Amino acid sequence: MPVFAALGDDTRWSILAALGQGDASASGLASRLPVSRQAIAKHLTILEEVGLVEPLRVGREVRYRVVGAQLEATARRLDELGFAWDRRLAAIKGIAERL
Amino acid sequence: MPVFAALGDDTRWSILAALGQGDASASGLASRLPVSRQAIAKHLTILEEVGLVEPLRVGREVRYRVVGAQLEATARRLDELGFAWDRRLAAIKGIAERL
DNA sequence: TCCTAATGCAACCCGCGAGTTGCAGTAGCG
DNA sequence: CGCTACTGCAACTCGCGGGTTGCATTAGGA
Repeated sequence: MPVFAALGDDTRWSILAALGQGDASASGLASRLPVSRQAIAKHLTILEEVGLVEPLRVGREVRYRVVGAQLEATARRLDELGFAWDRRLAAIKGIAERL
Repeated sequence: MPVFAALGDDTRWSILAALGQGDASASGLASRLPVSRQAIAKHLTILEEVGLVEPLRVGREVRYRVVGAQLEATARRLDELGFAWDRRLAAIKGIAERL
């Protein structure tokens, strides 16, 4: 699940939060965050690979935008998984009580 | 978000999947997975710290159980976040179109 | 068209996390 | 009550990921 690995880093959350207040380029983000532009560029590549962010060229810069749909899709998968586990646990508990 | 860091590792997913088929101890998991017992113990500690798993002593062994509720809670937070981002993007787009 | 500012690429450092081995301790089962 | 098996702790290796610096390149704006 590479999307969780992507969400596991604090710096990437900072980037996502910054992008949540409006699209921005790597350079723009670097001026607001305490890391270099290249580090941010790497993070943006990772975020793009898992679909959490998408690039769009504006003039001579590359702006990035958060893709909320990807977060929702991930949330849905997590929820189903948790639900399935709960059902299974309930089933096991039921079987145990029946013995 | 330490819970995402916890979910970012493949081995931990293997452990969660194995636990999904019934509670098990570190030793029991080690016999099924291609890693040592100590490695699994470390992973179980991490999973326990973020509330994805809970220990319960059974005889002389410590069995672990998946906590589905934690997954659902995480899913809910993710979903709200994605939703908020979508709303914000829609608002920004609306403002831009109005100019 | 020129010059600036933005991106892209490459090499490098470093710390942390995943994994291993070894050993000590301890709690139950028989 | 003794032995076995399971857990806990410690030390160590190693590869990867996050971060940096430096340079080349290129695309626009004035």
